[in-house]
Amino acid sequence: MGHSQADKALTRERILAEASAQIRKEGLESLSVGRLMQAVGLTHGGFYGHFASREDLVARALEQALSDGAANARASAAAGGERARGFAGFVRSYLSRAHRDAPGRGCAIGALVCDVGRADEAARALMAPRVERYIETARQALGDETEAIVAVSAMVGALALSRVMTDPKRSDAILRAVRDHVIAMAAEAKPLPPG
Amino acid sequence: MGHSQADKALTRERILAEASAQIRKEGLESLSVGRLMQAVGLTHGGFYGHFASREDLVARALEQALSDGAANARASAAAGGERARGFAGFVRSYLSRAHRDAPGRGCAIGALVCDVGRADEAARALMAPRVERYIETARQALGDETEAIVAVSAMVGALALSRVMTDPKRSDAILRAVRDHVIAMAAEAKPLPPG
DNA sequence: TGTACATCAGTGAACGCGCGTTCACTGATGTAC
DNA sequence: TGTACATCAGTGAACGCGCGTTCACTGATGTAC
Repeated sequence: MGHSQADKALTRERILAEASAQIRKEGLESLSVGRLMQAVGLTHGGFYGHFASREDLVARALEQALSDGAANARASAAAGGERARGFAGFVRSYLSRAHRDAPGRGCAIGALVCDVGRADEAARALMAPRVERYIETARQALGDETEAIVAVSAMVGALALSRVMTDPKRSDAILRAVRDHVIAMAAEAKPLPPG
Repeated sequence: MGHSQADKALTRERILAEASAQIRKEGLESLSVGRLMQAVGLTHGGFYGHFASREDLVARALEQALSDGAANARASAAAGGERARGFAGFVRSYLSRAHRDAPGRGCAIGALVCDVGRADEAARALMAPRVERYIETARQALGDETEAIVAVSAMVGALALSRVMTDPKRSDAILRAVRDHVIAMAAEAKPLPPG
């Protein structure tokens, strides 16, 4: 392994990518410095060359998870056939079984709303603007902020609830119900939204 | 303090009540045997006279939190003026600032969906039937299961998201938008829902 | 009613363990000559 | 081009700490006589 600044930055990225996945899979509290470094193939001592503390790591990992989730959403909505594009495509991929079953690669808001809701203001200040952007995206498709808030709340709630249900059919039913409802809201929306 | 079986049962209830509040405020992972017993005014050693292990405690505390939350919801909907009663009253109290600001006394589903969603099947099996009952309550008011699922998802999502927002106005806006939307859904519902 | 004893809820010292963090080190790389 | 040295990303032993758990104990209560 090299010793250039570029190499170090790459290692930091690998650590953050793993941490970002781990917090979405296991929650903010479960993140452990030792296990994280081991998962990346390094020893725990090197950690402090990259981060000031575990607390610092958690904040950076949350940022990363929020970006990853948003990037994945954009990628999913852009890829696939015609019907997968646009807002309806985004809703379909957000409320898919694939997304439900792979929280480590999915939306950080859906995976961590509860964790962040009880975290300190610093953590909440990282997620809040992402929620706002998400609402704004929905508002552009639905033409109305109130409807956008309802759609975002329902989507985040449905994803989280679908991960709780032990009966796969009921889990699917939750995803399907909200998916169809939000897509219908979009179909009924006025073509040119204000502001 | 006494030494009768009734006294012991009372102590167990006090421990569970505190644990139930703590997990809703701080999450399942943050529950600590030592801190819990201290909060109840006992020493940690006595804990194992009441529970087999921390794991057992977490399961019992989750049950308790789910019951507490449901009982509180029923009490809130039953109390207050006429306008606070019925499904609309329930929605109003669920999406109130008071509920948002007191997670330790509030709905365990809203506080812990994410935590339970990534927990083992045993924990998910405790919450899932509560979600079903919640959907059934909404179905009786809305006359349609799909709409009920959308309403429940939106309410759970809105409560969790409102706790993330750092701007109080935006937090309030989320509660208000979903509250008005769900109450409107109920007002438009057919009077006599099918079986 | 009063005394002696058994019960057992709760105490607190002790345990092994994994955690976050520190630090003297190593050895591969980039640089100077 | 080849050698000597400085750099510094990553190593791994060591730390103090709080965790979950165990267990010999204590002392207030309920029971037997």
